[in-house]
Amino acid sequence: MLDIQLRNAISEAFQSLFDHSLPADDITLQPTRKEFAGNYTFVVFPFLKITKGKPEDSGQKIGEWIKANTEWIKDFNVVKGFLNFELKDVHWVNRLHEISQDENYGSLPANGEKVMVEFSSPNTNKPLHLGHLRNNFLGDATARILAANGYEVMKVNLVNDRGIHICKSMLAYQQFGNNETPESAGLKGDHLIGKYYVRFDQEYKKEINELVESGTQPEAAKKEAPSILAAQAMLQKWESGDPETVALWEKMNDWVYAGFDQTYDTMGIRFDKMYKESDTYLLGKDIVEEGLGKAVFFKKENESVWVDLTEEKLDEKLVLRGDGTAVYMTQDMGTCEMKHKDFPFNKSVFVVGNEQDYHFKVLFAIMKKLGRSYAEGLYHLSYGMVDLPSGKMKSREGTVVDADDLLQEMFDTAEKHTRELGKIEGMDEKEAGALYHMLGLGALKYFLLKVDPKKRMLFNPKESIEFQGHTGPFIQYTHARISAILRRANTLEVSSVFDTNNVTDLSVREIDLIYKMTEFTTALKEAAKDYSPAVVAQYVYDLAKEYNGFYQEVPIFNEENKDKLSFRIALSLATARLIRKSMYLLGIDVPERM
RNA sequence: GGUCUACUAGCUCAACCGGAUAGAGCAACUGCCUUCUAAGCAGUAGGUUCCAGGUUCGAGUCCUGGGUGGAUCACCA
Repeated sequence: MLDIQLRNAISEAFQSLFDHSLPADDITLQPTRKEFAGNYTFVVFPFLKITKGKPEDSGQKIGEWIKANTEWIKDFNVVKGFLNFELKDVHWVNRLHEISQDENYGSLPANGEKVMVEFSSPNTNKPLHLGHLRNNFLGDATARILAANGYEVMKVNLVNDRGIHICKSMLAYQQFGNNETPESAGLKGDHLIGKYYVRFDQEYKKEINELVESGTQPEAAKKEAPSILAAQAMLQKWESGDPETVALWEKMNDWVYAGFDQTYDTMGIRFDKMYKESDTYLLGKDIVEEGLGKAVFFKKENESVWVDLTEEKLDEKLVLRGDGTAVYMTQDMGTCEMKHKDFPFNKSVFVVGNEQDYHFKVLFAIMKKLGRSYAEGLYHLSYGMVDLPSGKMKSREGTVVDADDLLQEMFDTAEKHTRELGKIEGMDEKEAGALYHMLGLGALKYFLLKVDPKKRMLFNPKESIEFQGHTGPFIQYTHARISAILRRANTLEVSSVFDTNNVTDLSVREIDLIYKMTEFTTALKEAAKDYSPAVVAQYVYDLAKEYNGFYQEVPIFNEENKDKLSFRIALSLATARLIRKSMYLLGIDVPERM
């Protein structure tokens, strides 16, 4: 890497000029701002105590030393305390040569560490919605980014398939279902179940209203309504293994899973392992015992078990009910332990919305107190909610954006745009269909991934469907464009191998483009460190934009530039490859033509 | 009320753990399709980075106080 060479040179300059040992690792370089000449900038302000001089003089001295003692500085300049280095063309040419010749450029070697990424985690009582999409795309992209950083990655999905909410849809189906099936209803399984979940809520509300009208207090009515009592009874039956209840539960679950599978398939998302809460909800009780033994937990009068986290400013938290049944925290402690047994990870990432920040703080603090070796590696990838222009999504008010509907809308819009632009001539129906899918999904994924995961974001349907500007399709388009050039180069038998000695006089555009390419690895590492696909999204957009500028500058197949032809083809080839790699990290496919 | 979190152009978002004149996209306006794909390119306009103090060579970024929005504080999951 060039910047490492430069950092080493600065380190040597400090040794030689100021007799001071400054490790290259402590030196940071930044891209030179466009208004100034240069590629890399070294800020000298922090080192004035060492140089014992004015910022300008110190910069000048360092610059002169490096120019004199290395071969690859074309020039340097000092503005205030900013030392800007301009590198000779030949070094950019060499960089491109490396990048374009190395198929695996930017890949990082295996680091021997294992990381588990848990995401999606749907409820089996309703279809996936917009919030799940952000979760799924984020989890999938994060897993890809970690894998590209050398981790062995395991993607898991913990399905919430039991509990009172599941019984609600079961009950409504029993009462009003008339043996309806997904086939007979013409609905995906998850949507069919969702329908009955809504149905339950309608009945329940009706009953509450009737009770209130007949003089019951609203709070009491909520607890006394026949529907909710029936649902609670059903949950007990389920927990005691009543065959009829379990059979219904299994039948309805099969429908839901079939529906989910279809949606995951459409999104291009797969898991290495599925965990079901019905298998894990009893776990964690031995950990409670262990915690009591270690005096990490304590009992209150009514036998309920608590953990005191006031030192961590997290207050006291219940870990087991007085009647000995498990709560969410009990379960999660158990699941944590089981996951680690299944796959002895160094890191475990939980992709869960930020409304559960407190829960995970507590969970991680407990695991630390219990002395779990893996506790340090637990990470809550806490993402912000997705808001709609109309406000928050509320299932009761019908303002939920359904995942399947949204995906279909994206595909339809992609088709409409593509047809309007007349881009499908020469494509058969299958190819065109695949393209609509690629573009629609790419637009949606990019839209949701380009925002910092931690931040709450606004989902404006109109903008998400946009195919121009800072969007997935813009990047896909750039790739298709480059592909066209590479096809032409192929027919003209122009090689992408060039003589590094014969290429000179690079344009600013060309240097900027190569510079951008060298930042791929940096972006990849940073994305893994921050668990933020948004870093990659921003990177690939910048790269594509830079290429488009270069593309516009001068025709690549131009007689006057014949000596540069191979160089330019190599530039295109390398850009296309890096776009493909980056988009792969986001889980977005990229077309050869569009 | 306690805790956490956000606030940047009309709108949606950036700003590489403190660096130069805060950047993109959308929307608005001006140019560019007879040359490799115009889903593109070039340009104009748009800012008291919520407010007030502080820290220092230097603050959107760090500290203190305040304002506004959101989340969370269940023997729910």
